[in-house]
Amino acid sequence: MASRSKAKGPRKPLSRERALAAAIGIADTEGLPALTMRRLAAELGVEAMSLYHHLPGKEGLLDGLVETVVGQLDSAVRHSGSEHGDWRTALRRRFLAAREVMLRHPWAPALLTSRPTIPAGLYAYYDRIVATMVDAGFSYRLAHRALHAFGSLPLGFAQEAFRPATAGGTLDADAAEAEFAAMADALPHLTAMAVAEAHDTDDPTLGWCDSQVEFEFTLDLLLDGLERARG
Amino acid sequence: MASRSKAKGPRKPLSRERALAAAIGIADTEGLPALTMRRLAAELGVEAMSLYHHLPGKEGLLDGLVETVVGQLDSAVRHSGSEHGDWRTALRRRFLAAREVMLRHPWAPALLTSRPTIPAGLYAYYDRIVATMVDAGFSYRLAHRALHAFGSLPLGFAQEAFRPATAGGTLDADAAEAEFAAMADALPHLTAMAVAEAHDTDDPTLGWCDSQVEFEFTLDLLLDGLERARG
DNA sequence: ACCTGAACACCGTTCAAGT
DNA sequence: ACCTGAACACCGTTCAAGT
Repeated sequence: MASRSKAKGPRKPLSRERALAAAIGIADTEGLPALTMRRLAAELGVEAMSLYHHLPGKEGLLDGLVETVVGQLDSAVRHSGSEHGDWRTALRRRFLAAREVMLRHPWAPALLTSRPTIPAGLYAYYDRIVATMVDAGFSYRLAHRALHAFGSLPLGFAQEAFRPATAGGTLDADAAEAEFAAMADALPHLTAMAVAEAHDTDDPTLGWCDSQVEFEFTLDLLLDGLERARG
Repeated sequence: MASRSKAKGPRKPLSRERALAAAIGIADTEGLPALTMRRLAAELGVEAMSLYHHLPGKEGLLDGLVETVVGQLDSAVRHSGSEHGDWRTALRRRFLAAREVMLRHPWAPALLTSRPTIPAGLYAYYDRIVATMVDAGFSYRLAHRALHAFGSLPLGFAQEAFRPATAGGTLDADAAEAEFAAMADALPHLTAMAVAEAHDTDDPTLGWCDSQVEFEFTLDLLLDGLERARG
């Protein structure tokens, strides 16, 4: 905590790498919407227009972010030793390693799925996944369909189309009771499911999804099915 | 083509319904980024600020869009007769009906996955899915995990983390040849996969994914796995 | 070469004023 | 009650000018 970025005087020269690192820092701590060109420039102690000498505009900045994340995907896989073992454990390790990268960068899934173009490094990443399957006896057709079936799992996250509301702020006990009763009436099966799953916690409406468990369940369900289809 | 919206004179009074219908029209034809408050107002022959009397701002407009789409999800399912048959065919019909809604509104997947809050109607939709499974003998735990495994399939779309580049504009034959050779060198398995899959078309780099086929393959893979897990 | 200030063309939105 | 014009606080970005 010696010298913050607001300090006067000559600073380390701006560069694409410094800009990207600062951008990732902002996205990690404040979320993607907070990442504006002006905000990033201020973080670097510089004027917004200076960024254009190192990055081709906002789109180029976002491209740089996904490029960086894909790079982390690769190195995370290398540290997981995913190249050893059969195809199932190799892919399993790879996808779980990717998941840890996404946990560090909560903004990455939304960014990866919204970008108009695919970063070059991602092709190489998928090429290795196909290699793992083909080496294990998969046909190219089945490997291709497996890629589609995996969806975003190779990138370390699962589509979360339905995440329970968590009801915003904290309700007092009576209000929570009333809301639960109304929900049980309108949504009998969802409430029964929540109750059945919340065996070990006292709040049935909160935190009843363990995304690590769900991620692995989905992954194993797909891997089992592909193993069977592989023949 | 008698009277376009630019016509002068007294117009049908503005309403939330008219605004939402016009907004969906803009999103369908020009994409979600084209949907601005000013653009929507112009489409309705009105000033931007008039919209605020019928919609609580831009966020409220987007909420209205997802609410409308979820309503279409529901009615599409009703027309598909998904309530008959065993749980597998019931869910299969339901998800395929949902897919047709998404094909009509290409912007909907991105919007549904980016909204901060879940529309109320979606809970009822998922409640019926859980009901179908529980009635077929699923435990609540397995039904819960099935929901996660399905991902966005109940909403009628699949995560497309990896869609081949389609290489932008049209290349001449020599350039395409050179690019293909470079790709075969760097990405041997992906190119081999593309070649193997492109048996009936002459362009191996374009249109080799049939999303209907992939959607159904993924769906059946999951349904088969869940059938087995149901016991 | 790298950085800057002022300005432009957009956003969503507030507010006082019209009818 | 419904609609409007002007204005505000933001965006990303262009451009001529500084060093």
